[in-house]
Amino acid sequence: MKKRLSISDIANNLGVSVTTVSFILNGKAKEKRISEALTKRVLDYVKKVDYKPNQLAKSLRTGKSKSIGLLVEDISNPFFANIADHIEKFAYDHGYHIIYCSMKNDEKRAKELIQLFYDRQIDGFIIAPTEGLSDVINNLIKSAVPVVLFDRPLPDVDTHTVMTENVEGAYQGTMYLLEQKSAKRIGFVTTISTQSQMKGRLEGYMKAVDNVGMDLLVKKINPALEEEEVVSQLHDFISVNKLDAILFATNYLAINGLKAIKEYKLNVDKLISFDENSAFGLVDPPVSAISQNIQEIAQQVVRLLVNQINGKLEKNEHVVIPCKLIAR
Amino acid sequence: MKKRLSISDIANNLGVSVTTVSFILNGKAKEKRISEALTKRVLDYVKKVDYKPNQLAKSLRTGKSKSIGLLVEDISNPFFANIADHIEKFAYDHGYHIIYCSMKNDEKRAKELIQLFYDRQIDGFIIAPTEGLSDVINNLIKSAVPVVLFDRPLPDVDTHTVMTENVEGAYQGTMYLLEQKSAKRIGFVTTISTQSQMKGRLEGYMKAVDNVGMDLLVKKINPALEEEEVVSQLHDFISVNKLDAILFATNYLAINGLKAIKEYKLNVDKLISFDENSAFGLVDPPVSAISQNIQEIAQQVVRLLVNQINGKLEKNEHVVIPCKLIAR
DNA sequence: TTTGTAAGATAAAACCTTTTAGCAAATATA
DNA sequence: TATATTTGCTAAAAGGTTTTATCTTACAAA
Repeated sequence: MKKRLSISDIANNLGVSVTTVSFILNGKAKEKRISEALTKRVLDYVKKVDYKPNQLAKSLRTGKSKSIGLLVEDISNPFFANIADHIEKFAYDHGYHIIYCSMKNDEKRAKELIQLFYDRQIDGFIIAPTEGLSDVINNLIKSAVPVVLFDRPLPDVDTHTVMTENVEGAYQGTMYLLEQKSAKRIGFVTTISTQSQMKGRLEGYMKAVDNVGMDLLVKKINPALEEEEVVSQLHDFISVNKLDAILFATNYLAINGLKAIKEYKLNVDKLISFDENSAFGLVDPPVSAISQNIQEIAQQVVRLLVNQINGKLEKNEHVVIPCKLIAR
Repeated sequence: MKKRLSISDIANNLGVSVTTVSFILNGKAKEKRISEALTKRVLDYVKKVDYKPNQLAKSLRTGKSKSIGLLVEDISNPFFANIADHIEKFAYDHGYHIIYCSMKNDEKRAKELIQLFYDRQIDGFIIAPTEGLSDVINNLIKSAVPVVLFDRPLPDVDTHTVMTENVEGAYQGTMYLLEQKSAKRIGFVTTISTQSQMKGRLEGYMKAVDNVGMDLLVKKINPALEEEEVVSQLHDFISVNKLDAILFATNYLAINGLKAIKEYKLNVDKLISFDENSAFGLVDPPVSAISQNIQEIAQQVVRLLVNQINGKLEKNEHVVIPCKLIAR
C-alpha cells in the first residue's frame, strides 16, 4: 500500500503544530481556544487533501475502537443473518461498527475468535453462545469487557441477556396445533442440545400437551449427523408415532422434516416451526411459524451493550421479547 | 476494561529488555542469538501470565493487520452467506481474519464501509461490487490496496476477478428446460440491474432459445419493489405469456416466482434457478438449480488476494469457474 | 599484547494518534 | 505601572509494538 498522509504531514504543510490539528479535527477547537481563522484553514486543507486519521493509532491511544464483535453459531442461518443485519444498523446509529463471525459449533475456533477480537480492542461483545464457552466469556467479564448474550443464556455466566419468550411461544404454537380438530398426536422435534432456549421450547410444548392430557411425543436430533440420517430419523419418528401435527424447535429442523415428509410421502396435517424460512409459505402442507421479533431483539441487544460501554448500566438486565404466531 | 499486560511489563518482571522479549515472541530468538536458556525463561513466563500482544500496536508498527475486508450485497442471501463461510475458512488457513459487511444496495453506506476498513489498515478487500462503486474501488487500487472482485466485475475497474461461467450456466439451464418435451414457452426472469453476471445469464438464455427458434420471453424485475408487487408482476408475466418453463436469474427471484405460482395456482411444468435454496427440493414443481461452485470460488478468491498481498502476482488474473446443473 | 569476531543482549527510534501541561503575547485589572 | 488573566497555540509524553543500530563481554587469532 502507498504511504498515507499522517497528522504531522498536515501540521507541517500548514506550519502549525500536530496538537492544533488534532484538537480541531476532534471538534475541540472552541474549547481549546483555537482561532476561527486557523480552524477553518486546517479544516479546508484536510478536506482538500482528503486526510483520514489512522484509526489504529487512534484506538491505540484512546483504548476505544468503536467496534463491536458479534459472534453467532452460523451466519448462514436466516435467523442469525437477519438479526446481524439489524444489529449492524442499530449499532451504526450509535457510531459503532460490527465485525461478525460464525463459530460453526467449533469450540476451539470460537475461543480463538473471542481472543482475536479482544486483542483488537473491541469495545464489547454480542454473543449467541454455544455450550462450552462459559469460561472464556467469564474471562471477558472478569476483565470488565462489556458482554451481552442473546438467543440463549449460559447457566453459569452472569451478564446482560436478551431472550425470546421461548416457553410461551412454544406453548402458543402447540395450542395452535391443538385447536385444529384433526390434531390428536402432536410431535415435538428438537435437538439433543441442552441450550436453554431449546429447553424452554420443550417446556412450552409439554405444558400445552399436558393441558389436554395428550401423549408427549418428542424427538431429539443430533445436528452433527448427516442430513440424510436426520431425514431418515425424522421419517421414523413421524411414521412410527403416526403424528398428525408437529412443532419444530428451529427452522433448520423444519426444513429436514419437510424433506422427510416429501421424500416418504408422509401425511401430516399441520406443521409449525420456531423462526421463519422463505420455504414455509411455499410447501404443502405450509409451515406456520413462531416468529421471533428480530428487530426488537436487535434493538435491545445494542441498547444494552452501548449503555454498558458507556458505564450507564449498574446491574445486569434481562430482557425478554415476546414472539408472534404466523398462522398458515 | 481492565489494564492489560504489555510487553514492557513482561520485560520488567523478567529483568530483560523489551527488544529481547519481542524477538523471542516473534520467533527470531535463534536468528538474533538469544540464548536458549533465556528464550525458554521468557516463553515460560509469557505462557504463565497468558500475555497476548496488543494487535493494534503491532499493526500500527508493521502496517499489516492480517485481516481482510469482505463486502457483499446481502449476507442474508444464502449464496453470499455460504461463500462468506468458505472464504473465512480459507483465509484463516493463510493466517488471515475476515471482517465482513453487507452493503444492502446502499451506495453511501458501501463507500463509508470501504473507507472504514481502509482506515483500519485492512490488508486487502474481497468485494462483490454493486454498481456505482467503481470510483471508490479504483481509489483503493490507486493506493495500491489489494482488491479481488467476485460474482461480478465492474466494467471500468481493472483488477483480479473470480467469476462464474454465467453464460454457459444459463445456456445449459435453458437447454435442460428445452429437453423437456412439454416446454414450448420458456421464460427468463432477471432483475433490471445491469450487473454483468445478470447480462451473462440473459445472454446464455438467449443463445439457447435462439438455437431452437423459440420466442424470447424475458421479465426484468426491480428488486427495490415490495414483495407483493414483485409477486404480482411475476404472476402477470407467467399467465399472460402462458409459460410452461422458467429460468430464474437468482434464487431470490425464484422464491418470489414460487409464491406467484402457489398463490395464483398457476401451472408451470419446469423451473430452474441460478443458485440453490433449501426450499427448491421441497416445493411443487421442484426447482432445479444451476449451482455455482462456491467452494472453488472462495478458494480462488482467497488465493488471488493473498498472493497479491504478498506481491506474488504480476498481472491481473481473471478466473472463471464452471457451474453444475442440479436436476430435480 | 593487540586485534578481530562472535555471542548475547539492549537503547532508542519509529508507527500515528490524543492529551497534559505549559509557554508567550495580548489584554484586563488594580 | 505592575500584576493578573485570557488568548492562542504547542512540546512532549503516552499508548504498545517492531526493528535498527549499537554496546559489552568473551574468546580466538595474530
